[in-house]
This record gives sequence, structure tokens and C-alpha cells, in this order.
Amino acid sequence: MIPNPIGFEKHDHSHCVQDAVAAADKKCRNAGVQLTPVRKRALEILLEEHRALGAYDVLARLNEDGYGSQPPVAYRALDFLTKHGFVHKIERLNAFVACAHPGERHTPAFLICTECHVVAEAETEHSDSLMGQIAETTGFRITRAVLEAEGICPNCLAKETA
Amino acid sequence: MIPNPIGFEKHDHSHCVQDAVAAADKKCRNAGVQLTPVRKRALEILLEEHRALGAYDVLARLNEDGYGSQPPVAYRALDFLTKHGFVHKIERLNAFVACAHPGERHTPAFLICTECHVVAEAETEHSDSLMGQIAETTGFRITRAVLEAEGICPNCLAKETA
DNA sequence: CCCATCATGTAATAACATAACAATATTGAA
DNA sequence: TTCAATATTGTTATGTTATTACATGATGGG
Ligand SMILES: [Zn+2]
Ligand SMILES: [Zn+2]
Ligand SMILES: [Zn+2]
Ligand SMILES: [Zn+2]
Repeated sequence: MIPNPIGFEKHDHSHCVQDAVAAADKKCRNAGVQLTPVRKRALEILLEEHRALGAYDVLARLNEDGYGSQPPVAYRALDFLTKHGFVHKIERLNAFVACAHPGERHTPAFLICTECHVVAEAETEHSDSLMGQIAETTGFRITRAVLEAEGICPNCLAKETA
Repeated sequence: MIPNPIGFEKHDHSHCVQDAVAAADKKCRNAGVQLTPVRKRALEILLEEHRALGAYDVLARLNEDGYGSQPPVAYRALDFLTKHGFVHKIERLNAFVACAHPGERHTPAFLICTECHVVAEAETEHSDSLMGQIAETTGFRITRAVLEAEGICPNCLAKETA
């Protein structure tokens, strides 16, 4: 069964940021870790986009808001958010994107549009994924899977035709 | 059907480098492009390993052999080899590995051991891959797929147990 | 020969990421 | 409360990966 990725269709953006931050905050308290102001702000910055931002982009925006100006400020916040599953790193882009399916345990797969730079996240079942099957046949124990596809999104394809 | 990745078992290494270079050379002539000395040497360097090398590692070895010392020397050779399918970039590692299945058109999937750093390449059918299915359901046109799994290879798992 | 194309080389810089250390805040015993 | 351990934020400096720009030399067709 193939999950239905989101990200290509328009949607009401105003509340999803607040909701996601609130959910993250709750999850952090349950886990006994702190969603501090910088970390929260970094998450908000990524949630405001449906594309991946580089660490230095995030850093610049954090600095505008009065936080530090040096790379570790951004990298530490992003490390925290990534470690706790609120943010994913897109290896192909050396950039970060807010998780579109927070809460659930998942192995994310990404569709990256090279035209409009939107990044859509699809959920996958780790066990029935291709990598999982390969790992099974070879006895390889997977720690982390990177599944990223580059190409042209439906919106941009439509524009090309027009 | 899941292809059987290689790379975890020992094998005779002496001839596979020459064979692969010869095959690449032939393919280049057919395509009307040149496998020049630097490019050939870069390919050999990668073929001598079953792990990924960073561009600067390749650069250092090229320089030892009398080629230029500046980054573009390595990046250009690697770009050429990647473009023509003789080498793949491992995004997770920002590093390059010789293709283990040259000749055939394929969407490579990689298993990266975080212990011994071996990188195994499995062939996948683009169409029946997870990414392919996701793309189909969403109308996304895939240009390139990045499929990389990090974990522990069977050899290293065996050592842990011992 | 002349010109276009490709290939190689260098210098300079951009982009991405971490190490090391100082200062402050939080937490949780004693 | 007091104190020590831990966590957080900040800075400086450095390391690592990658590209831009430009000069030089080779190749090949007209
Ligand atoms: Zn996610
Ligand atoms: Zn697009
Ligand atoms: Zn390959
Ligand atoms: Zn291993």
C-alpha cells in the first residue's frame, strides 16, 4: 500500500504552524526534553516553508530574531529537532525540512521538485520498503534510510504543458 | 524480486579494476566521449576500494600521480564519471563510489556500513521501486532517485556477536 | 591555417559543518 | 538552601565540501 504524499496541493497554512509547534512542545515535555525558544523558533521557520532550508538560511532568520549569529546556533537547534523527529535532513540538498507526519514513527521518503523546489514527504512502512527488503536478504541491519527523489512535481509539469 | 547486492563478501580484486576500466573505455568510445587519463585514473582509484571516497581523497591521489592539485581537477573527473554512470555519488557521505553494476541501466540503492565503511550497491527496478510507486500515485516525474541505507553490515554484525 | 570545442590547470571564494571553550541557566541531590 | 552536575547558548576558530572565473593547451572540422 502506497501512502499519499502531501505537499503539492494548496492548503490553509495559517494554523498548521501553531498546531505543529504545540504538538512538538507537548511531545518534548513528555520526553523530558526542552523545546527552548531558539529550537521552537527554528521549527517555526521550517514549518513556514514547504521546502528545505539550508542551515545558514535558518541561522540568518534566527539572528534576525535576536539569537546568535554563528553556525552552531543553527546546527544545534536543527540537530535537536532532527534527533527528535520534528525535522528531517534532505541529504541531496544539504538542507532541512519540517516533518509533515510528526508523531508517528516513520521512514520518510521525499520528492524534491527541481523547478519550484517544493519538498513533499511521503510516509513509508519501513518493513515493506524496498530498502527493508534488500536489507533482509543480505542480513544488513538498517539504522537509517535515505529515500529522496528529484524530479518535476505535478504542478510544474502542468505549467510546462500550458 | 530483490536483486542480490554484492560487496559484503570477499572476492578476487585484481582483475575487476582492469575489466571495469576496459568496459568504461569501450562505452565512452561508443558514446563519442573521451575517457582521458585523469578520468581513467579517477575511476581506477574508486574501483580499488569498496567504499566511498571524498573528492578531496581522490584529488590527493590524482595529485600523487602528477595531476593537478586543485579541487576542480577531482570534481570534473568525478562529474564526468557520474554523468556517464561509472560512478555514483553517495549523498549521505558526500563521497563517491565506483558503480558495481556498470553497463545496465539502473537505479542504484546503497547499503552503507557505519562500522567498516563498506558500501554495497544493489540494483533496483526503477518501476517497481518504492519511489517509483509513490511518484506514480502523485504524478511526480522522477529524474533521479537517492536510495541509501546506513547500518551494520553482516560481517560487522558477526564480529559483534563473537 | 582558423576557429570552435573540449580538456586541464590555477587562484579565489563560496557553502556547509564541527571543534573548542566561556558563560549562564536548570536540575536535582545533600 | 547550597552545591555540583548537566544542559543550553554563545563566540572564535577551523575544517570540509564544492563552485566560479579565468588562462592555457589539445583536438578536429572547415
Ligand atoms: Zn517525517
Ligand atoms: Zn514544482
Ligand atoms: Zn551502479
Ligand atoms: Zn561493516
